[in-house]
Amino acid sequence: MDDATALRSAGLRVTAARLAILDSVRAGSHQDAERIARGVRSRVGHASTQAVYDGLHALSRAGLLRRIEPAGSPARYEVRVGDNHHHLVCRRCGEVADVDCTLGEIPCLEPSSDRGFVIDEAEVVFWGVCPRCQEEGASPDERG
Amino acid sequence: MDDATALRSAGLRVTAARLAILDSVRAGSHQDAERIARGVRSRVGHASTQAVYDGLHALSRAGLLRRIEPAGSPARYEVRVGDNHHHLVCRRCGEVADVDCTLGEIPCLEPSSDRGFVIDEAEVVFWGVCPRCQEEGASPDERG
DNA sequence: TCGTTTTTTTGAATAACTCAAGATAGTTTC
DNA sequence: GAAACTATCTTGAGTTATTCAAAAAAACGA
Repeated sequence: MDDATALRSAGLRVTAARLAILDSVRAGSHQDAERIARGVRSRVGHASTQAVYDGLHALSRAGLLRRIEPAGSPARYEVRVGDNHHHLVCRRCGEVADVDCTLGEIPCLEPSSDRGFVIDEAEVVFWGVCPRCQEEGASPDERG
Repeated sequence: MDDATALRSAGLRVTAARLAILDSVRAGSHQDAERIARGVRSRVGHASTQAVYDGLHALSRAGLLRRIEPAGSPARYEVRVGDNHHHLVCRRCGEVADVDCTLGEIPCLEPSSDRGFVIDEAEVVFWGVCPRCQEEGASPDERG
């Protein structure tokens, strides 16, 4: 299914801005709204920041994009939706990488007690330091 | 160990504001900075917002408080530190509840691939709807 | 092609913090 | 206990990421 069809079947209109958003998000990795806006502009010439925010909301609501918000960084978006994957986040530079879930199908979806909550999602974030920052951290002139 | 001693052994000075912060955080459940500031003021009469932010940072850095930032709500703080517990977050009202980790000691700390990251923490958030919001959602006049 | 409804633009507003400089007050030292 | 040192607090401004609102423009079904 192409993007236009996906938009339509989600009840959304097909606009240049939204196609460009999907395209931009797909081209990068866990980008934030500003970076996506730049990608959109490079594709369609002009788009207001607000249109990008609105589009990102609409597409997330429709399930065409997934929004993640790691502590300390602005919201980021990805096209990989519907599977149960999690994220590695670098404490130093904020870089985000995907990881499949370790534990089978609907894994972490079983807390020891749900305290009466009706749970629909288990979100897992692995915090650490990415390979690049490890190298930089090892060089003397970067040390605090 | 009382709070004053804990502060001192963390290399921090003992001030009325910081004692009040610890006290306030302990008294509530996963409160945000503004709510904590109110608690502090009710205890010591006056404290600037900035002093509360600074105190919360210092205490978190020192390991006396834990900071969590669920997507969509401001940072929240708790005194339960050092154990490996996770959180239930209500999608509707933002309420946060603690849950012990399901899977043993250092549980989810094993992603299927670490992609070269050096991981120090696995954060798990269970998203759902809290008991109170379930009731409200069930009543006709709340329905959308 | 018309009309309806969604989307986009423009411009302002907000929440939640952060930054900076000087005043104040813990703590250590004598 | 007083002085000195430096962490903490106050005050006030600044920032980032995002939301709100109203009018203009563009999709799409009829």
